[in-house]
Amino acid sequence: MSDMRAKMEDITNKLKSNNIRLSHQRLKVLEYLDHNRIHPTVEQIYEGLHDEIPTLSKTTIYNTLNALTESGLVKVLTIEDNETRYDIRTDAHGHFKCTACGEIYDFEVNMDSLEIQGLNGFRVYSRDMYFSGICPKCMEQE
Amino acid sequence: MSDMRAKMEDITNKLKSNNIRLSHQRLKVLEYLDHNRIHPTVEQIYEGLHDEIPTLSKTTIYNTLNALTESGLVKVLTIEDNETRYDIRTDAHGHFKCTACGEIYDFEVNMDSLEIQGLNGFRVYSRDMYFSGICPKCMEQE
DNA sequence: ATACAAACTTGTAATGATTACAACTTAATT
DNA sequence: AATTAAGTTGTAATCATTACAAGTTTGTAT
Repeated sequence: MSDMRAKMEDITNKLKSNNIRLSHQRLKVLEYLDHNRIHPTVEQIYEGLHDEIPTLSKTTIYNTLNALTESGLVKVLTIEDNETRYDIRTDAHGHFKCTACGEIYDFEVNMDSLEIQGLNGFRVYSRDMYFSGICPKCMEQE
Repeated sequence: MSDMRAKMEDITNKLKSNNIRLSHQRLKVLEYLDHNRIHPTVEQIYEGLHDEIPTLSKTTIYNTLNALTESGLVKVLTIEDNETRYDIRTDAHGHFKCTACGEIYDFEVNMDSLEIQGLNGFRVYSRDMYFSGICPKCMEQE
């Protein structure tokens, strides 16, 4: 179990500094992201919360995710076009997508170990790594 | 100037093995990608070729790019949602997008230098790296 | 507590990229 | 030259996302 008190404090602080209110709907979206670490799409979030909040609108989910992204509380994953995904993990890590089952796995990366050339004089703010292939589970089933 | 003869031979071979014909339109799309190394969108390709081939349809460009992607002759870049881009460079390299001017730069990467954890037992087929920040040109103008 | 203003939610409509489809055209093969 | 598979094109359909406007909630100042 994670330390919810510290987490909530962090959340409210980040939101306050961006003049964003933590409404009931937004709290539920954050809760969904925290409990379902599957890098969900808007559709998945919508389906997941629909039973609990039948009036919840997709527009609100989009609005919420955009607000949370601007506040730095969630990260956008653009692994493939046509399926924007959202990640509540905001520290540096990589993503692997299995082309067989579609699942997205996290992996740990030492970004500083990477040997690169051609970015002298560039100011780098974000570094994203997307791998793809076959996950162990799907390799077994072949 | 690149060795066009060898390149064309490589192209026709790859297409033949996939039962894909190298039509006039497809040749022009390839030529555009070769001469305009800007990781263009479909819209940019369409605009760029419209004067020369007024009858060219966007559907053909989509069809062509999908066929070339399946044959491995071009790579799809999904840096941000809502702007699929195409790259004629198919060797391993990274992409940097300047958030100020929007330009996408290539950079060289030694993929094997990367220290990662959590992918034991995974079969990795592709490794994409997307960086973003400010390019030197835009830093000057501040 | 009350009132006000700013922020939020929601449903519907608009947008924009991509794909589906069907009729017609082109190209490779016998 | 005939046949057949593949390609092209314009239009319509699809789907994710955003725009918008009306009503609702929340925080703050009085």
